[in-house]
Amino acid sequence: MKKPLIILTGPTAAGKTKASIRLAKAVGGEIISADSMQIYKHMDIGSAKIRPEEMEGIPHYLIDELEPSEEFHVVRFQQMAKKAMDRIYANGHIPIVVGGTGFYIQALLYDIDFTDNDGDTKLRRELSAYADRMGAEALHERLRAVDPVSAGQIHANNVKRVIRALEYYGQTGQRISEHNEKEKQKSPPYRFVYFVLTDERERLYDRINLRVDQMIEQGLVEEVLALKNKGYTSENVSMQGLGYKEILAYLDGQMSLDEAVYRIKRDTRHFAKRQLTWFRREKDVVWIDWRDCDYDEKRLLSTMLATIQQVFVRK
RNA sequence: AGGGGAUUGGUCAAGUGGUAUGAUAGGGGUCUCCAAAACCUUUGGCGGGAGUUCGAUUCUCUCAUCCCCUG
Repeated sequence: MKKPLIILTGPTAAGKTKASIRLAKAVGGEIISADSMQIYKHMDIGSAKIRPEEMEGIPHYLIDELEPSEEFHVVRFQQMAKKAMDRIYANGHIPIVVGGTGFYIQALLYDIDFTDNDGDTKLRRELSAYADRMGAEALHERLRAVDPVSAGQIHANNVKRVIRALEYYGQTGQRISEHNEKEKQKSPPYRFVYFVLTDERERLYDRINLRVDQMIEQGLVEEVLALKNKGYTSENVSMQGLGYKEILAYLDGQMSLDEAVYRIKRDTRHFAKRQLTWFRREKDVVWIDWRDCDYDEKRLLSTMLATIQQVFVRK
């Protein structure tokens, strides 16, 4: 029998965190964060991290686990999340994956195979240097020569992914397009419910704008300054997160605070839009719309519980 | 009240007597190792009316709105 898994995601500022606590309490769940920034210590305000007192005793995993100097990525997320799930199952509880990073959720839910990479980044650096020297088109031509399908799918300007496709071919001798095709056939090894919490776009954007202002009031600038003083720079992946890179640029005198705030708001709105695009494409999702619940938290919860019951009892 | 200037997509700007340009915001999309990343794509417009003209966003008049100066 497949093990149960609940996913609660949605665009940023949709209200996932609060809803997740209610849900966890109702079903006996423990929470795994699917978020590329909340994993970092010392990055609380800008990542909109849940505060300990807000957890109400619900155990949380993959929050405050890494130093900002460390690299975090899908593969690592997948490994850590699986470990956390094992622990939760051992506790006799249901894992609830909460967070807005759709790619991470996909990797976990479909148990995508990333094991082919041996961790050697030399080839990647070479390819990157080649792109710098010869141009994106030239790199794309190299991909076309070995994996025309991928070359057709990946735009030449998307150097990052062209590099990845070439790297995959270089390390495994196989085409990443074929690998991806195979992985896409997979069905999740869990009994799962995949909630996407959403709201009217305009409301969402209003909440984002408001939340950014609140972050500034709560001391985002001081938070970033502290990180800067610890020696973290824009080189660190953690410092490339929304809110961090802009404030860092402000602290470095590259832009005014107003400009930084403007950009954080705008880029966060863009981010939310992209998240929605991602989830729209994702199969097997259950949309939960605040409008349908009359913006009532209890109704939201009961809607989710009804779906969970249906899925978990039927199978 | 008189004089002057302005009015171009949601916003900011360019421009021309003959299919109106860009930035930005907004929309849609791609995504299987940096994903809060990277990349692709796209909807909107010449304030209203009249005149000159083959043809007006452009020239003229008028109305409206805004700004400046004088009183």
